Amino acid sequence: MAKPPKDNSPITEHLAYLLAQANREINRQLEMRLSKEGVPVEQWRILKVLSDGNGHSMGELADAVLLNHPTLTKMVDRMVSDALVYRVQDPKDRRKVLMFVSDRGKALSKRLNSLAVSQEEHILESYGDKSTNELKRLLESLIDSSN
Amino acid sequence: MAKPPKDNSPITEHLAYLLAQANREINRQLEMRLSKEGVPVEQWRILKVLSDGNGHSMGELADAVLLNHPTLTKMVDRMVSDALVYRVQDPKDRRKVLMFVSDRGKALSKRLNSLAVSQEEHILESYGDKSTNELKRLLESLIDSSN
DNA sequence: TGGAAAATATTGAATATTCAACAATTGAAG
DNA sequence: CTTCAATTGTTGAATATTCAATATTTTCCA
Repeated sequence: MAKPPKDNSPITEHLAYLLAQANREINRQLEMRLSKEGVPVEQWRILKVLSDGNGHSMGELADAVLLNHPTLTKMVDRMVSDALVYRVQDPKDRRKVLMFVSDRGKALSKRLNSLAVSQEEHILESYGDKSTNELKRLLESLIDSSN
Repeated sequence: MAKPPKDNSPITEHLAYLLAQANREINRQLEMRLSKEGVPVEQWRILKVLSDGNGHSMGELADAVLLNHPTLTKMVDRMVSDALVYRVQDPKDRRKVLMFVSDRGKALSKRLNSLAVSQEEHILESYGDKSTNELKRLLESLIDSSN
C-alpha cells in the first residue's frame, strides 16, 4: 500500500521536501507580518517563551526556540542591547544564565503575538479549520515519534 | 469550533512553530544520512531536480530547491568545482544559464537517493503509512492554498 | 576529599547567506 | 528602429551562522 518514494520519483514526493517547502512558505508569510515591528521570527519565539515570566536558561531557550547555542547567544546579545531581555546568573547553578523579558520586551511581545495570531486566522480562513487542526495533530505526532 | 491560538497560548500551538520544529528534526535526520557522502541536503535536491536530464535555468532551479538566487549561484559554483554539474548558456535566451548534471553527479545522485529513500522507509516504520500519507497530502494542500 | 569528567555558556575564526548594486539580454512601446 | 523597462544571473560587502576551542561551575566516584 503506502510505499516510500522510488529513486526516480520527483523530489516533491519526499516528506522532507514537503516539510521544507511548507515551512519556508509559512515562515516567509509570518516574517512579512512581523517586519512591521522590524523583528525576526526567532525574536518573536524568544519573547513568547520568556513571557511566562519564569527564568529560562540559555540551553532550555535554545531548544524551545529552535536555535543553536551560539546563534542564540548572539541574538540575545542584540536583544539585551535593545533592552528587550536581560540576563541573571542562576543562583542555584552558577554555570547557568537565566533569561528574563523586560517590560519593553513584554510590550513588544504583545504586539508580535497579535501579528502572529492574525496570521493563524488567515490560515484558518484559506486552508480551513479541519485541515489546520488535522495538520497540527499530525505534526505533533511526527515530532513525538522522532524522539 | 477550531480557534486560532490566543495571545497567551504556548508557542507550540502555532502552525508556524510546529512546521519549523518538524522540518528541523526531519532535516537534521536527513543531513545525518547524507553526511555519509559529505553532501548537504541542498545539493541532494539540486542533483535530484537536474536528474531529469533537461536543462534547468538558475531561476527555475532556485524555486525548485528552495534557495535564494545568490545562495544557489554560490552553491552551484562549488558543485561545478566538484565536477557534479555544469553550466550551458541557453541559446534561446542568452540571459539564461541552463544547468546540467554530469556523469559524476548522476552517480552521486543515485547514492544520495538511496540514502534519502531509506530515511523515508524509516519514517514509514516509526510513524506509520497512514499518518505519513495523510501528512503529505495535507502539506501539499497547504502549499497549494498559500499561492 | 581531590581530581577527572560532564554540563553550561560564550568567543573567535571560518563559512554561509543575504541585500543591494551591477551587467547583460530581451521585450515592449512609441 | 530605438529607447526604456523588465528579466536573468552574478558579484561584493554586510550580516548571520556554525564549528571548535575556551572558561567556569558542578557532578561523580575512587
